Amino acid sequence: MTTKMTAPKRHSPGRPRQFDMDEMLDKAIQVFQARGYFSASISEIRKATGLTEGSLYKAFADKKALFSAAFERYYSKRMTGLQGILRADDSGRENLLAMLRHYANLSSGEHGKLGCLIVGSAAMLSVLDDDLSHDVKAALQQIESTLATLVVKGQADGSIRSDLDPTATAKWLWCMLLGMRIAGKAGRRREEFDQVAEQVSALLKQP
Amino acid sequence: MTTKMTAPKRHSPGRPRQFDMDEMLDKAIQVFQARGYFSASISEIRKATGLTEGSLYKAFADKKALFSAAFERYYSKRMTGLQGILRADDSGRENLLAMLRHYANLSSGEHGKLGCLIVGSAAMLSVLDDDLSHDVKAALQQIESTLATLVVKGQADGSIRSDLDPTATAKWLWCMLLGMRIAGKAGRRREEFDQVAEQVSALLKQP
DNA sequence: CCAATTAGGAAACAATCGTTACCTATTGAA
DNA sequence: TTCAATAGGTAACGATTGTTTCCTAATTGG
Repeated sequence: MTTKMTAPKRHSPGRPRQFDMDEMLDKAIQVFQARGYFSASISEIRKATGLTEGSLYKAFADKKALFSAAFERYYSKRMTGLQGILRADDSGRENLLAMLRHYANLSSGEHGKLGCLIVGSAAMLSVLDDDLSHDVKAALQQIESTLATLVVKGQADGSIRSDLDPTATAKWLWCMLLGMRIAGKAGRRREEFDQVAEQVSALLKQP
Repeated sequence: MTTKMTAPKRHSPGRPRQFDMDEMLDKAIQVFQARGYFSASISEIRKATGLTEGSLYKAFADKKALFSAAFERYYSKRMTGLQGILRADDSGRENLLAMLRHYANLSSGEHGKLGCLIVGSAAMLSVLDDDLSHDVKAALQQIESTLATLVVKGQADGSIRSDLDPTATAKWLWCMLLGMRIAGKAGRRREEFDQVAEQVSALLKQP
């Protein structure tokens, strides 16, 4: 293991960056969420972040690299948020219900209208280049895998019906979550999605 | 009732249109499906349809009017296709299964990669103007209403579990269908979605 | 102090955007 | 045949696109 000195906060040579990268990426994420990769313009990102084109292109090689960084941060934040609500000592069905409620929260109200960067990017998969396409597909796959893990866990601990094929079950739950994020763009109330979460959870319950 | 003479095929004054409007709209639909309203350019539509800007702007006031016509045709075709598979003498659950299979077909393979114009437009709802936004929301609502009708029918004829709240059931089915169209953009196999259709139908069955 | 290095910002780049002006071509009516 | 009306096509419009150039500002290492 190498010695890592993070305390004194050494600078690289040259003028230090004068903006916070994460704050700036969060602003860029909002633009990409609303308009998608292609129709989000650098000009809009400049207005949203307060940075000029010069600074943006010093920090990123091109628009694709900027989007890639924004996407990675969005994905990372979402995955962290998800792991935060999945308590290991809860049953599989309780975990699943928590995840459904989490998506109900994300999809409703003003936050829901903003939309999901992953789902929005998935809608453009047929015209994204191979690199971005790969990242988007990987993110989608991760969500499906998470659901599959929870279904298997629930069947193992007896909280989820054992007669269901776990792969197919995870697949339709996955589609439903993706669809909730689309439905949320139309501006739905929280209660509508909460009812969805409760009923779906009840359907999976071991009778 | 006014006398309507459609047989002799009267022309309006002036040079008649030299392209088939429906064929041209179908080409435009494909461009809008792949790229969405904003990033689909008139230049791409020109290449796809073979028409020049002059002809396009003779037929439509602007890009918005062109998209509006394309969207209306897409929506109309989808609704017609849907009504064609919903046989009135089948049970509610059989109707629902047919609808799920229909979406499985639409979402899989190369057709699935093209994507759904309604779902793709829904992903841009936060930046569409009020007119287009209204049309997209109406189309989404119609799908949800169709599902709600089938659930109520199924509960009335005893083919669907009577203990389920029909509104909530229709809602999660709706989300799942929207999500299938997103998932389909990643290029999924037909069998994956067919399993989804079968299992969801089985879950709703009156025990 | 002086290089070396990197960030910030303004202005300009060619390319493309949606749209229009203007011309020719084709029809119905007189 | 001639007029009015509409479609098709070309070329251009100003605006905006993503990107680059060039200059200044701020920092580290000597």
